Amino acid sequence: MSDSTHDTPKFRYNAAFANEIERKWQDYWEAERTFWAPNPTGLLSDVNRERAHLPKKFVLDMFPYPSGAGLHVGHPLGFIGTDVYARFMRMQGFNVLHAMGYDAFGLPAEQYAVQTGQHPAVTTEQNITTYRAQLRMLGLGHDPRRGVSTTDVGYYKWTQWIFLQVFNSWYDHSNDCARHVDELVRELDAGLRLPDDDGVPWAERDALEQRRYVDDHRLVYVGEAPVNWCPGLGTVLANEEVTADGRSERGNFPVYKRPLKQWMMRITEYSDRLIADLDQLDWPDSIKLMQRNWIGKSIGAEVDFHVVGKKGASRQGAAAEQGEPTDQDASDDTLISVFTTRPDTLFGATYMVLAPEHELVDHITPNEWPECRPEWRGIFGAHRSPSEAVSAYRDFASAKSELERTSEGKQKTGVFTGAFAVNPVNGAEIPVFIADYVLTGYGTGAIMAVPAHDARDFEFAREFVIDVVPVITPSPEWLLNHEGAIAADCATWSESFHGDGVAMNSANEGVSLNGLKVREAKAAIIEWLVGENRGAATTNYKLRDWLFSRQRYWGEPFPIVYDEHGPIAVPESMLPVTLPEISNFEPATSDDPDALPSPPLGRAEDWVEVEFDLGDGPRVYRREVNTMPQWAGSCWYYLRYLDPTNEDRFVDRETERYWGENKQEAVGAVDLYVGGVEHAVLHLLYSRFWHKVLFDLGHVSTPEPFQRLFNQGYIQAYAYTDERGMYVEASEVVERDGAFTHNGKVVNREYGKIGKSLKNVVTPNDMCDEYGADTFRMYEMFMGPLDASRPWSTRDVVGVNRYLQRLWRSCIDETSGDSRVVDADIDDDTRRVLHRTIAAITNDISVLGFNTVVARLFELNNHLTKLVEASGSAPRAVVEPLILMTSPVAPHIAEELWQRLGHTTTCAYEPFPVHDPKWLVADTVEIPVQINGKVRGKVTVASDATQATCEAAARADERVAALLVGATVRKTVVVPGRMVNFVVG
RNA sequence: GCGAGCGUGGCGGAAUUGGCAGACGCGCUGGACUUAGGAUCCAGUGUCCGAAAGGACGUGGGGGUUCAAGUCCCCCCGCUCGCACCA
Repeated sequence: MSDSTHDTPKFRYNAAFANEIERKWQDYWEAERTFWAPNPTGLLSDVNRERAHLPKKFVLDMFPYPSGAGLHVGHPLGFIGTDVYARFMRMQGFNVLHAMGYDAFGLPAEQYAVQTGQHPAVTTEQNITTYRAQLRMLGLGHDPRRGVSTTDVGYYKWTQWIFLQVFNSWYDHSNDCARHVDELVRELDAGLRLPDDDGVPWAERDALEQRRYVDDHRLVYVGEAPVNWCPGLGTVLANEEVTADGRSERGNFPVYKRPLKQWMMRITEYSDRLIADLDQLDWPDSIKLMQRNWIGKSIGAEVDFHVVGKKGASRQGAAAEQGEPTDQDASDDTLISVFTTRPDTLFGATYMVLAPEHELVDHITPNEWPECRPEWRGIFGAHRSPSEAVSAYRDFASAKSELERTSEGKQKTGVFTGAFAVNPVNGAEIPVFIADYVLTGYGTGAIMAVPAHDARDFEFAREFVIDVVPVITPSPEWLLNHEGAIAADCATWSESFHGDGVAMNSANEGVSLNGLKVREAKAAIIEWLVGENRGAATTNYKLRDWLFSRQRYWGEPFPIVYDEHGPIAVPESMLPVTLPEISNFEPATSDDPDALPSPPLGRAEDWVEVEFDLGDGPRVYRREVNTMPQWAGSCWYYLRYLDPTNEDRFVDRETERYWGENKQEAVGAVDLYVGGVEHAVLHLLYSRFWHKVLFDLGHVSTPEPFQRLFNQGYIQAYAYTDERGMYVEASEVVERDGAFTHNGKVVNREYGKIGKSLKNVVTPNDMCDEYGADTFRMYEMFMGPLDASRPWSTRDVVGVNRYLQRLWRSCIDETSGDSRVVDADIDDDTRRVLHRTIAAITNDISVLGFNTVVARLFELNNHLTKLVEASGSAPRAVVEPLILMTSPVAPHIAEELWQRLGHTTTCAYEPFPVHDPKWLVADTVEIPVQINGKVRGKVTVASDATQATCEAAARADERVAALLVGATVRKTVVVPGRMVNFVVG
């Protein structure tokens, strides 16, 4: 930008002037507390009290992590979108809560602290200050009192309090909700409830046994399960934080499954409700689908297979030599339980597979090979015994990384255990294999394999030469498409058949599925299995309990201490449990997968050992040294926004009810939640879970946190590489005749994330310096639909800047600074344009269609410009609504113009213009006249003209009439007010 | 592999949900004002044929339904995202 100083009018809207008025209005809003949203009660109710009686809108952005790099132009896209929406809703008469806090615990601050020795609290504070300054510059209408940070002691005290709520709860299946454990104990004591662990009667248990029972039922518990151990980060991670190829989402370090004692949250208790309640949310279908897939509910059956008694006369001798127990008889009773979603194909099960780590593998493996096909002994040549083959295979499988395991062309591997099991429906003795295509963690870790109707089983069966028996008749089309395939003979099949079909080969003395469709066959076989006590209908979920502990310093400490028997909650009155000061924040990281986690808090010995009186006199306890994951603080921040200063409760009940209150069909507290898709299954699932626990316990009044979710797209930018492939500074690249050059040399254009590494960073500060915040805001809104990703293009920004300049010039004399607005009449045409614009904008803002909002503003302004050119002045009846409609997008210039037009208060609460429907319809409309669907003329008719009138007018058109001469009109289609079409033949 | 979504001028993108494709903006071309223009203002700008009037073509490709298709249906191609042996 280069308005040379000597001839630029003093009151031209240029960058310097924009910056001046922007600062002025930001100061005004702060001083006047313009965006302080009143609560119904409490400390935040005194200012703007009159608005507390209005209906509410709760508008929310996803909590940013304040990184040291500050904001680039991609970050504030959603923030500006919510600000436009929030400002619009204020003008529509709502009490709008819009605030911005910080998700400030987490790895980057800690890693920076490790490198520099500076306390993470210090860098976090600096980063937040930077963020606040950058956001203030954008003119976002946040209520500053509510800008909490998860690292504030006054905040994480309540994170710990919520943890205790979860800790002190159990899931009551008979009422399908969480309840306080005291109620569980009371019911057990009173005999109203029996222990569900088939143990001794409750009354006969001692205090320690009772405590263990309760601990086992809490919604938070210490579990020892295979967890994702990431030695590179020195911490364990939740499933959601591990990528498909077995690496950490942060840092991309390898992750190993290791059995470790860790805190777990029973999110799985909520699986069904988390799925069911999605139906009532106004979320993108793609996100709902991702959540459903992640929870992964499958309905099927569990079926028990008896293992055939081990064979081989020399077996006992061999076992005795190795000092193993000889349990031949016991093996007769061994049951392998499998989960299947296709119990209707049970007659086609020709082998079984256990996961290599399955606990029964050693138990069922005999010492000598039975008679079997040589291929079954696996991929390592002939082993002398099954147990040799099994252990060799286990070594092979566990040496493979997650990536290798899934990417090796899906070549199936495995070995025969030497054991056989009996198919309960037909008595067939089928071989039992181990193979790594069966996962330990899902279902029972064992499957019945039906190669005819499952792709994986089919591949395995072909590999190992196992029988393939069809039990569903393929459709004729399928057989046709699989040349040579015959329904009854799978030997000719090239792949398994998964389609719908009727059952075949599926009958025994007690049940016949033959001729039944899949659904009916499932029901019939389950009924039979239940009757025979060989199985039952069950449901399985992919979702696992949430691994909740991390071996980090910069997180919330657990409000937990240990005595010699286990964990005990720190009483509420002793919250918060504050982080101790330590000097070395580093967890022990390592390349060694067998290294053990070692949390940094363990080194704060003075802190770890603590003396309390928990009712039985002062005793020494040891504190929990793990910290909570970053997700903990972000699970509930929207609730703290409601009542950030409350020291007695995490949120006041009445305040929560006011801001959470919703129309009958709505179930979520937040009216609009805008953020990126990357949180589809992490934050959004955890947050829904906590909210539901709080709902069950009566602490919040809605079953869901977020009613309407909107995913904003990402802004990326072009990047350029030179002939060496090195990135060059993108801002220095110029385009000439379709080629891109940097210092005269041609460079190659790429497209990617904005960041230092691609040298393509553009910051909001750059844009504000060059054009002003209003231009920047408006450009971000104009560049495309909010949910679409698109490339940043600084070159295009000038377009919206011109709009603001023209608007300014229409209203203000550039040399004198005086208003050019007059109270003149406006013509009907102008009035129509105005009201059409009002109607379109009102609709588009509510559906977050901000790009078309800006386009409509441009149109009205273009019309206004013509009026001003013609008359030398701007009619107030157009200018004022235009300013008001501009104000949500470009609030500073709107305030300035509003003031210069003679108003004395902010326009933030002026009623948004309302359209008059009568001006939406013109007296006349021009409609196209088509002949055979091609436009051949246009006629103007009264907008309420009848079919007959339209047709008559069309026929009267000279050109149309000429074309119709001599033609036979076979049909005439008239859509009144829209078009006329003559079909001639 | 499975699932979801998307393909519209040189570019970003609009199109009452079946009714004039390309709103609005960038860029480009021409002009005005200027010592100057990378400022501002005005006009033009889908492609092809044509001096023009006008015509033909046109929403990834092919087919279909319809008086009428960017929009609905079928097949194919390309891109993006999610899941990834989940039984």
